[in-house]
Amino acid sequence: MPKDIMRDILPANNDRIADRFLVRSLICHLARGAALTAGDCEMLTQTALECQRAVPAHFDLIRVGEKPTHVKIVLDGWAIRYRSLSDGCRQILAFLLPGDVCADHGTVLSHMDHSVASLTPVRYTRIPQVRFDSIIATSPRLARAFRWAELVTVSIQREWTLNIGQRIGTARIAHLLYETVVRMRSRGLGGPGVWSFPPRQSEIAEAIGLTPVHVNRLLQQLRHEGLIEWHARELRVKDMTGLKERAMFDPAYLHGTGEAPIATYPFW
Amino acid sequence: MPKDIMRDILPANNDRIADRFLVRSLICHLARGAALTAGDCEMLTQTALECQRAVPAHFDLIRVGEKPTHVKIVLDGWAIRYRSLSDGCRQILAFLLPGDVCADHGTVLSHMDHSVASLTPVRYTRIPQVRFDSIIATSPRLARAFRWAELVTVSIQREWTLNIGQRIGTARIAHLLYETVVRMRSRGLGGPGVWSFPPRQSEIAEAIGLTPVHVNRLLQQLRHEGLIEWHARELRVKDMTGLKERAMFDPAYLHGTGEAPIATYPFW
DNA sequence: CGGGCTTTTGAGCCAAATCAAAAATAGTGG
DNA sequence: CCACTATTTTTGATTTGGCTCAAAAGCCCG
Repeated sequence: MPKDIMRDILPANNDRIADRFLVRSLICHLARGAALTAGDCEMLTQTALECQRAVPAHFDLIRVGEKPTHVKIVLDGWAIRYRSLSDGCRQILAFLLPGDVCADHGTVLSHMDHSVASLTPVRYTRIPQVRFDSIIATSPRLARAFRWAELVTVSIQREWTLNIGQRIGTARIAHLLYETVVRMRSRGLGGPGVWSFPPRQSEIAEAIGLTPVHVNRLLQQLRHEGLIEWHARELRVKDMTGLKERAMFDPAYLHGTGEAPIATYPFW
Repeated sequence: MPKDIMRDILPANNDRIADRFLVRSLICHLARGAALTAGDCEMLTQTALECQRAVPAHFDLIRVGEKPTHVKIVLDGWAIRYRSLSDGCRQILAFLLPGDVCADHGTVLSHMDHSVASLTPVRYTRIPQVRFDSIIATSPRLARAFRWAELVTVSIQREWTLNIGQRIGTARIAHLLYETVVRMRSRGLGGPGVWSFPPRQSEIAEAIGLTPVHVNRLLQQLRHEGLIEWHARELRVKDMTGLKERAMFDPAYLHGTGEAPIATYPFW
């Protein structure tokens, strides 16, 4: 949304600013993993914008079984990582926000073991593996930042296993909401108190291993407790502390993503 | 067990053979990820044996929060990766078999986001990070193999999320058993049809997000269906195909670990 | 303003949890 | 090698969180 506004209110020759806005979440996210230089950001921004793509909502960016050839990174919009059972049941394994790397298996694995689909219209960058490798080889800081991002992703995956395996319904939903909000905040998205939240209740259900009907009732509980409000794809957290407690949330697993957003971004 | 037998029946100066036996599962596992040379195996074996350690059962090898300084690899015995909730509930995130790398966060993360504990008495190797880095730098094949092993571990973590989130009780247990048996087979451990299986029912429960009592009843179901037998820490799979179907098991996510064991190991 | 989603509500049911105790096993020390 | 504990497994009875099925109410958008 912000970038569209900028595109509209700025004269055409200021597209460069809108472009930079598009990679903001990515830089913002990576900057937590390593101290990037101006040159690092420049190189990455350049490549990301050059390799830009766009897809509508509910479109597969990566399909299970296919050979990985590009590193794909969400720039704008939401996507999901998922895997399905032979009986059709789908588990959403992660919500991918702007700045999230879809997959970087490199050339080590011969096929993808999961799929990635857009939840909203998505703009992403699709960097050829060799080009990505050369960026990594050029900048040890970017290498470290991407490695950090990958390790955080895996840590989150483990937390989801814990979430689904051990937390009861309300805590499970609360945890998903709180984690997502924290991740958005750390990238300078939305807030304070209000965030765009495109998933349907049925998608929440697929993410936490419950049925849509039950998710609906649990959300009502959280609403009646005065913790959240949620209308028109917009999540309003009325009591961050309460939600955090309800979720039994411990930010350590996010490795720094949990803290407040970096106030001044490296290069604007 | 085999290695102890070997230690007993072989003259003392044949320790070298027993030692090699100790790293067999590791080499066997890594060899699936890349074509290792004799030199690779030699270097890794050397280092692994040199940095060898042993701990009794129920001992923490890695504790959440501590700074990672070594790459630890299970050589013999079983361990678990786990994370706990503030209310004390523990989720077992993985069963670590001989050949499994406990964690290789390198120096990118400042603290561990999970713990690893032995389930049985465990022999492991504890390679200092710098030494590990130099091995990786020396052999691109070992680098690739370790990277492969890491990606498979992550893929398994995702499958566990799917397992707990979407499969019903019996399928959930069946999947855990089948996956574990396949992983053991691929490392030349146990079989055919019988495997050492040290976890208690309560630990199975902690791994799949059910209560011990319910796990007990589900196991009885699988037994009465003639799929498995399980006595005295020994799992006997009576109907591999049946168990696989019950589990809705698709080996793709194991990236080759699912196939039969490599018949002739690289260097014995 | 009518037709597809999505959310909400209701009623009945079932898988899994809880609580509690007995039976079986595995250790441990004498 | 056996008695004595402690742990683990098993069984039973009861409760409950979450599922299923089904339909109504809102929404969104052309």
